[in-house]
Amino acid sequence: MSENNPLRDVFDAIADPTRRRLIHLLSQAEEIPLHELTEQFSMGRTAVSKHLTILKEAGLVLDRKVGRETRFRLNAAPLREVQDWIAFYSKFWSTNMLRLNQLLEEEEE
Amino acid sequence: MSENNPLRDVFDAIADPTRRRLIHLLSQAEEIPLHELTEQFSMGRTAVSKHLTILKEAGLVLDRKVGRETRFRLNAAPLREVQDWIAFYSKFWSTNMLRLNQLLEEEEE
DNA sequence: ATTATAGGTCACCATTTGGTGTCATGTCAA
DNA sequence: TTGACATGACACCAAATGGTGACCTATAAT
Repeated sequence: MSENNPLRDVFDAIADPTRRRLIHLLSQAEEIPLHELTEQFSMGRTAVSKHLTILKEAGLVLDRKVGRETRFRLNAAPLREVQDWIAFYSKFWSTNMLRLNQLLEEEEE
Repeated sequence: MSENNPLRDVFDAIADPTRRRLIHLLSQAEEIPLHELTEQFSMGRTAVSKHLTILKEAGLVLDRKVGRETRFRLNAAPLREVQDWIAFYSKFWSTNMLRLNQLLEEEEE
């Protein structure tokens, strides 16, 4: 039974573009140290570190210290909650549904 | 060619729990006026109205005036962007992928 | 005609957010 | 052992966020 007590809402964690980009970077390697992640952005190390902390709080990222560096790794599992939430609404944007709505609107008037 | 110039990031719009609840409420009726939506929350009308404005800016909600009331309706289409984003990462949480990661970790050490 | 209802708009406020720079510490390299 | 590198931990700051209450206008109901 892994930790399942997110201090931070996943929806909140992925709301920021920088954090989404971090997630993407981490999806393309096993592990990436902070300084290497920082290179990819125009902001300072402290800011990137803060974003990673938020991702950690949401359970989206794991870290481990190796020598003097801290390496981060993606844990995509919590994104499942978002997918489940979205899935419910997918029926509202299917083309058939759009057509149906049009018909209903016409009737209404 | 419908308006496709969202002033507001969809990820941002759905980050707030109140707004997600609004989306859910709107998914269960064709149209709902502001005062009726407000009933469902413990906050004031002004706050709910602000949330709806944000949803409008993200294109997730449409409104139309009928008599003295303003009725809101869901437009789920922009959620597609979120689904597409998520879909890319779904491969990282499949059970097979988890097993593979375990194996890779064992090898590494 | 008068009153009650619905809602837009605005000023205001506390808290959170997303950055910064600085300092102290641990680790690697020469 | 000395210096460079990687990071954590702070203090700090401006702007955005999420709420409030007051006021005004338009519409509906009596």
